[in-house]
Amino acid sequence: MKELINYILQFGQLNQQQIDLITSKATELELRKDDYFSEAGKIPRYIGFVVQGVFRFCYYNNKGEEITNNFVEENSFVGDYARFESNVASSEYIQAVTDCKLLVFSKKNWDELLNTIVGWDKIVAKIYQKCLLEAIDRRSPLVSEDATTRYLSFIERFPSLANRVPLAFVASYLGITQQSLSRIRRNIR
Amino acid sequence: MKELINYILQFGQLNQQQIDLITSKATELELRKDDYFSEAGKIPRYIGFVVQGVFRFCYYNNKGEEITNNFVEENSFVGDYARFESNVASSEYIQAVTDCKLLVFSKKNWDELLNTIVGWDKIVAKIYQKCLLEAIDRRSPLVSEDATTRYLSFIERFPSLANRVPLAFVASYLGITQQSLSRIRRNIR
DNA sequence: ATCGCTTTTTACCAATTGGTAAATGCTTCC
DNA sequence: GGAAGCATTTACCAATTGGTAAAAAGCGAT
Repeated sequence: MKELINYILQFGQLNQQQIDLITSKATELELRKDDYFSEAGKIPRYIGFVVQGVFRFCYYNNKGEEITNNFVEENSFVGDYARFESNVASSEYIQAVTDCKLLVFSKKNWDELLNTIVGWDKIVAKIYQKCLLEAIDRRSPLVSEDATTRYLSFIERFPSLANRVPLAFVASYLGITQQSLSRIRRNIR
Repeated sequence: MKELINYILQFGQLNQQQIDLITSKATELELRKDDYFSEAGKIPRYIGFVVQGVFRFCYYNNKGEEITNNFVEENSFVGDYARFESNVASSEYIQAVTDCKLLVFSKKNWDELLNTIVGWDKIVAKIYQKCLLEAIDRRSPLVSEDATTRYLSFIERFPSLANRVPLAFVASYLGITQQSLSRIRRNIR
C-alpha cells in the first residue's frame, strides 16, 4: 500500500485524510498465472496497481495470431484506462503472466474518489499520460529496428522481464516468431 | 477558427465568453514545406491546431537514420504536449511536410487559458489523451505486420496522405526502405 | 524546351526472417 | 522415477527485405 501512495504522490500533493480515503477504497486482488485482469468484449471493472507480478496486454488479429503489445510490471497502474472511465467494452485482454498481487479500485470507488478529492482528476490524468507515453516510447521504436536490435532494446527496457516471461510472449511483443527469437538469443552470446 | 472551436467542444462545454477568450489567444501561423514547427533540443514554444497541411514527427537514431514516427493532418492538435507543458527541451522534430496553416498558442497564452477557464485543464487532458491513443493505435500494430500489410494499414488509416507525402517519409514511418516500399506499391496493383 | 535537381522505380544479390517439422529440455503430476 | 505436456532450440528451405547502384520519371527555374 505504501508503494501505491508513493507512486500517486509523484503526481500531486495529498493530505493524510485524502490518502486514508484512497487507501480505504483500494482492495487487494490476487490473480494466478494466465488469469485475465480484463477481457475483450467486457467492460473493465477495475483499475489496478501492480504490487507483485507481470501483466501483458494482448489481442488477436484477423489471422487469429495473438499479439502482445505491452508488458506492465510492479509499481505501475494497469488497466484499459479509457474504457474503464467511459464504461465501454474493451478490445483487448490484460493477462497475468505470473501470479500477481494487485490493489484494485472498482468503478464505484474510483468515481467516489473523483467526486471527493479535489485535484484527483488531475493526478489521474497525469498517471494515464505517463503510462501512455511509456507504452508508445517502448513500442514505437521497434517498428524501425531489425529483430536483433528489437530484442536488445527489449532487455534494456525490461531488464528483469526476459527471464520471467515465456519466450513466445516476448517474440509476439517484438513482432517476430519465437524461432527467430531463439536464434537471436543464440547468436548474441 | 470555427474548426478549432468545434474540435475543442467535442471534449467539454464552454460558454461564448470562454470561446471568445480562446479565440483571442490563438495566433495564425504559416509554415512552408520543410519548416520545423518544433525542434529537438529546443523548448517547444507553441502548441498548434492544424488548419491546413500535414506534419510529421521524426528523430534520428544512433546510426544517423531519420525515423518518422507520426503524421498529423488537418483538424488535429500538433506539438510535443508533455515538453510544452513542462518547459523541457524536446527530443524530436515536428516538420511541415507540405505548406501549412496553423492556429497556435504561445506558452504564456496557454497558461492564461489554464488559469482563467474552469475545466480547461480537463479538456486539454482529454485532447492529449486522444492524440496519444491515436498515435499508439496507428503505430503499434505495425510491429507485428509484414511490409505489405503495413502499407495497406497505412493507406487505410491515412487515406489522403499517400499522395501528399514523399515516399521516403512513408517508408521511414513504416520501418522499411523506400526501395521496398516502391516494390510493394508495384506488386499490389 | 532544356538543364539540373530531387524523387521514384527497377535490378541484382546478400542477409534476414518466416514456416514447417523435429529434437531437446524442463515441469508437473502421478 | 517415469510419463505427459509445454517451452525452447535447432535445422532446413522458401520468402521477404535490405543494400548498392543505376535508370527513369517528375519538377522548377532559366
